[in-house]
Amino acid sequence: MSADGKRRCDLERTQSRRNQVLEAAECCFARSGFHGASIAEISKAAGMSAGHIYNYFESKDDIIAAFVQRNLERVTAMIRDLDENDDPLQATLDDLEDTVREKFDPAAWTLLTEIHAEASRNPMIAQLMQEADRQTREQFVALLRRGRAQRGLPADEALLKGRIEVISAMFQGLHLRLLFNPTLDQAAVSTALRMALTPLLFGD
Amino acid sequence: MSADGKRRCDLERTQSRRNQVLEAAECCFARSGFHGASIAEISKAAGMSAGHIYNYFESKDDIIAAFVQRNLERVTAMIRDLDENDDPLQATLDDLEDTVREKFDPAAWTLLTEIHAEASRNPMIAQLMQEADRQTREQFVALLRRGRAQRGLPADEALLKGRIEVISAMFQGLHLRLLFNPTLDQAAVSTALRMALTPLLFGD
Amino acid sequence: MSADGKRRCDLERTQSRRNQVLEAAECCFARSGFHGASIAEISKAAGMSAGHIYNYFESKDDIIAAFVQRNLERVTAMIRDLDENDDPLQATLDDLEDTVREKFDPAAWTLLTEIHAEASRNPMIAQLMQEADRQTREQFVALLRRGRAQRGLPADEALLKGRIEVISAMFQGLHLRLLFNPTLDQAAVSTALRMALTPLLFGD
Amino acid sequence: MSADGKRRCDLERTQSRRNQVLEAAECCFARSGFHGASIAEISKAAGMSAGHIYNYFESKDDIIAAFVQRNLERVTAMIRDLDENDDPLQATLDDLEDTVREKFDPAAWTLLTEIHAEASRNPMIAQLMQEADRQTREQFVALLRRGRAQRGLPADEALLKGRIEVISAMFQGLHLRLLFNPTLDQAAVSTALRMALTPLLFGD
DNA sequence: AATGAATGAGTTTTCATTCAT
DNA sequence: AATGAATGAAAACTCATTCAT
Repeated sequence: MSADGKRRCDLERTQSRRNQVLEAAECCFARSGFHGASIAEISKAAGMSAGHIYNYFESKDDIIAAFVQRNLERVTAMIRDLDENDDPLQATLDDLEDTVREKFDPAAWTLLTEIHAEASRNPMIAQLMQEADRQTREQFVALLRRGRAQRGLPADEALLKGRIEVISAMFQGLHLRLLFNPTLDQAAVSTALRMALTPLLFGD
Repeated sequence: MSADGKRRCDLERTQSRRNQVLEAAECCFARSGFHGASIAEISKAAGMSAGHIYNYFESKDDIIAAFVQRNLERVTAMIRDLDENDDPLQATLDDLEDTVREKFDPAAWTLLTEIHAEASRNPMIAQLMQEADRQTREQFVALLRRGRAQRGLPADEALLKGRIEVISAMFQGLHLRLLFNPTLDQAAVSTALRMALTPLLFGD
Repeated sequence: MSADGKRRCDLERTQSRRNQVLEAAECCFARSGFHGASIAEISKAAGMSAGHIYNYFESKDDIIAAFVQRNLERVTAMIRDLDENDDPLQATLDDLEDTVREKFDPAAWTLLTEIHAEASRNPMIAQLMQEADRQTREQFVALLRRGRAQRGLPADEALLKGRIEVISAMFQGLHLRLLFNPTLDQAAVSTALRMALTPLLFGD
Repeated sequence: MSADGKRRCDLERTQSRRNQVLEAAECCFARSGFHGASIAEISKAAGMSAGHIYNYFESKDDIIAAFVQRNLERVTAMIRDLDENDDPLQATLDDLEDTVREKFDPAAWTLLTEIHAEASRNPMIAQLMQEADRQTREQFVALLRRGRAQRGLPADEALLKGRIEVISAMFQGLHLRLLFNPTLDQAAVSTALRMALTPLLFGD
């Protein structure tokens, strides 16, 4: 039991140390990008020696992978929240202003571009993201199916999948719009988004 | 005339050399990213010594900037094409399948993520892109206004700007969807896109 | 105490490492000049990898500056010694043969020309040297004033300053003479130097 | 004769081209030092292509050697001027203020330090300078002997040589003083110099 | 567990020199 | 005679990673 407790304690400690590094890495990555940030920089931010980091991560790529993994979990959480509503379709429209407001927070997207770029050339990262996205899509399909069933609307697979992709594209594309157009008007975007979303959610 | 011819020839030669480098850089950048690709790698691909590249570009950042600039021009061209139609709004819908097909070409988007990541942390690149985007938006506003005027639809600035942002987000977000979901179905996406576009283009 | 001991030890170690580099740099600099000597050359002479040097110095310029600084301190020491005599003026004349003998040691001057050249175009080095020289001149003025006061000789500022400059010029110029004339005769030079020094030290 | 004229013309042309390069090199060398100045920089200043310079000089070191040679000739000229006076010793003292004023011109000494540094490590340059200095010393010895003979003063070889060295050291050292002390006062220096020179020129 | 000294391969960049034109 | 495109060997500097302590 003591050995067991020790082992559990060790695991927890290791997890907490890994998190300590990943949290420190966040600001370094935001500032300099995955490849611009050095282990020395990260280790200083984490309050830990550079050498010691290698007790918790195999390599820098390993840190990046863990970091990406961790951020994917945040995205997945969003859908889960929506799914807890009685009328998820209506909730999506009702929450729109809030959702858009959150998207406008730079902290939310500065690192996304970095992650996407990494996925474009690092197959391991791509796989990670694709798997997470697959799960999210499944949840989204279920949510959409339930919402449309409530209203007696058709909900065949191909139809749902196409709409989900376009809805996702709109929201993920919003981050890019902020990058391209810093003068972006939140209210005007929300209005237009609602116009585009409505037929996708409720249309035949 | 001979001196003039010489000078023009020199300028052309310089331009062609720059293009030679930029084209060679494309595959290196796609493979390793802007910062993962080394000058040595690029120079080898361009069939030119590393040192010689510096006769045509001030620095690696200069190469990246030129590369980004060059790619932006491709984007701008798309709107120009649309604008040549008599009924641009209808043309947008009619061309949709083609537009989507083009977006599905990996060559079109593998480097976009890299460019976005660069813009996220390199202010010079960000400025380049924002300026290009501003011009494109202006053209797009004009196009939309003309199309809506033909139909007697309201066309005030704020309304147009919001819709343009969402339309752009949808199309730019499509690239990300391909990254996240390689099983993406082109036909289903086109159908859903049309549904979302219709109210944005023709709605009050 | 242990932490304290550790820290002191670290500082000492760092100092000793820096000295190790500077001493190794000396022969490289003498052989190839500041800019002809490469970090690789220096690092090999110091028995240390090239990269590691950058843990102790910010840049090559930093090494040069530290090196110059270190050599300036040797110069300053000379005046301090003279100042410890009861009759500094007479001591200057009495020590003349020894002083000249020291100047004839090539180790003393091969690097001076390099330092002077560096000061001519590197403002940071120039400032370093001018500040050191200012201090030395002040000490020298004080010494001269004291010596002349003992003898009831006039000691106004302008008079002292002019003479100090000429005395300094003679001694510093001696290094150049060695460079120009390797057949230079030590005894003859000492005799002539005494002739020139006498009125400067004791004349009205 | 025509061939002869051609050859002479070619030689003159070559000489003039070499001078063109050396004159252009002067400001480059002053700005960046011998090793900091690039052939490209020099060729641009000379209004000549980099490649073409190699038709007139074997290498960069060859340019430096030619440049040093050329500058040495300027120094030698000074003594020649003094030698033309009836009473060269008195003339030396009379001209003192002018001589000092000339020395204070930065254009006169910024490159001297560079030349000295080069001589310290480049044996070919050292030899060049030593030979020039030997000639100058001989002229100076002759001048001094003549002046002292006029006055019935002793003029044995060893005595003269020692004094000449100290006189040279004073004047050459003056350049260094300017480098070390930008606040140097011209009048005070002239006065002190005269005091030191007098016994060296006229003393037994 | 934790450090940080140390390495060596790799980076961008510069430049003297050559040579086809 | 003259150009300047082209090269290749260096330069200074960075950094992921290892290892003795």
